[in-house]
Amino acid sequence: MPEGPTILWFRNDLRLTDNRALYAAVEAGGAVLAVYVLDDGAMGPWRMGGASRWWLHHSIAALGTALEKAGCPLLIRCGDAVEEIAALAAETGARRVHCSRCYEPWAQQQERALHARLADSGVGLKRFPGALLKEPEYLRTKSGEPFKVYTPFWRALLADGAPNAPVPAPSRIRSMSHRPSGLRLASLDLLPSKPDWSGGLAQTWRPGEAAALARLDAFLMEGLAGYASNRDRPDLSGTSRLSPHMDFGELSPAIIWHGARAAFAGSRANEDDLDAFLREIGWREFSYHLLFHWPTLPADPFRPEFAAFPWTENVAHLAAWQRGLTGFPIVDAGMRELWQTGWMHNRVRMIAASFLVKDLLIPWQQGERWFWDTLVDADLASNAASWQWVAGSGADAAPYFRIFNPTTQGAKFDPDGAYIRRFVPELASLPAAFIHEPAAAPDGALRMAGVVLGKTYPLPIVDHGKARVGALAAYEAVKARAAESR
DNA sequence: TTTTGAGTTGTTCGA
DNA sequence: GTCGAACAACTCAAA
Repeated sequence: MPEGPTILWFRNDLRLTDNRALYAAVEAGGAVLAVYVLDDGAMGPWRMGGASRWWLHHSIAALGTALEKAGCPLLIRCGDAVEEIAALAAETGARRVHCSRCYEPWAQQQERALHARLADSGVGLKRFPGALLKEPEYLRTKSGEPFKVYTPFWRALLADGAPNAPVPAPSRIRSMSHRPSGLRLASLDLLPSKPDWSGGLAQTWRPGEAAALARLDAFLMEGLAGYASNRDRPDLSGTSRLSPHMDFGELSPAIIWHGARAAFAGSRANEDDLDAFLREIGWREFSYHLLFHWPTLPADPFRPEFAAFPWTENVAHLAAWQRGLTGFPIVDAGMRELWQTGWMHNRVRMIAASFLVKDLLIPWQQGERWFWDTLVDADLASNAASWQWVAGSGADAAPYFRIFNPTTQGAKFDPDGAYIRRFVPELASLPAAFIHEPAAAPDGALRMAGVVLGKTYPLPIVDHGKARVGALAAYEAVKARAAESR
């Protein structure tokens, strides 16, 4: 009797290059059954949002094409992944299942459940690293604890030596001769239809591994030099825009790491540029480290005294923020960029997040949820850790009294207002001197630009100066709670 | 055990 | 306009 296939269970590792689970499956010699299972039920409250589902559709399509070309078509299923994989193993007589490790609490639960389920029938589950530079349980402080501060974490990672070199994509993958039945991609219903709001996403992005590798190459050629300063400029294309590709595992961080170091030799980039870029990869690593060791990170404040913070419920303010109608141009530009393209520049994310939490006093979890539903790069670890960082409740968070001034930040990082003009077209004709604070523009300038405050563009929904004082006052409750618990 | 240095990304005020 | 200090005090990580 011929040996059964190795089932390759694709998850957030939609790539052929540097996919150790796939590499090992091919090395094992027998046939491979490549499977993707859409399992909304497993994710609980963190079911994938609309923008991410759009990306997932196209990323699976690209993966399917690449696998087909290598001789091993992708089987698509929908439902409980543990049950689906176990059923496929039974049906095909598979000897083992390979997958890449995932670190979300629900995904770890899935791995435990599948391991137990398969063990009953003597099938092994082999999990492979690849989503991170180093496994999250690996790096520890000298006293054996997980890190809570970024800089020592990153120094420890660097001191540990280079991450493993990527493994190549297999050129041929032996498929089964008689494959079980699967679903058509379209039947997963991942794309928006009524209405189809995905036009802006399609104009902005090319999901899939091949496009991801091309984007990485283009960034390393054109964007690495000057990255240290340009990455803060939403009006330039200063960031790598690799985050959604990483989110779906179209690229591994090891590919990026080794690619960046190789490109650096003989490029115009300086050490600061390379360090700044790799540190951003480091923040993703740190977020996963935190989520792994503190699984309640997406829901509860990391610093428990923040439970005492007097948050506000304000549906109108939340809606104005979500729709980019706060009257603060840099915030509105960011929120509209998010809505249109499924992505927001990192600097603007900080400004918009700070505004929600500190000017509107709306709980960070509501911002986290909105980003989850609208970002193509929605990542449980990074999203949760970053919102908590902005809110001041997180590990290694900004001091609470650091409250971004949206007007000052806009003028500093979008000096000519080009970013605002692009995403807030009703302000496009305002001179740069007034575009960051239309309410302070002279009547004549507003008239010339066709801006009628309160009509064509909203008046500021709060007074930032007063909001700042209010936020600092609200923070007193946190300090009181902290003092109480000492 | 105790001590010490340090900690992503800012703002405001006053000289 | 530019510069330095104040804003809080705490906790982490390592020696």
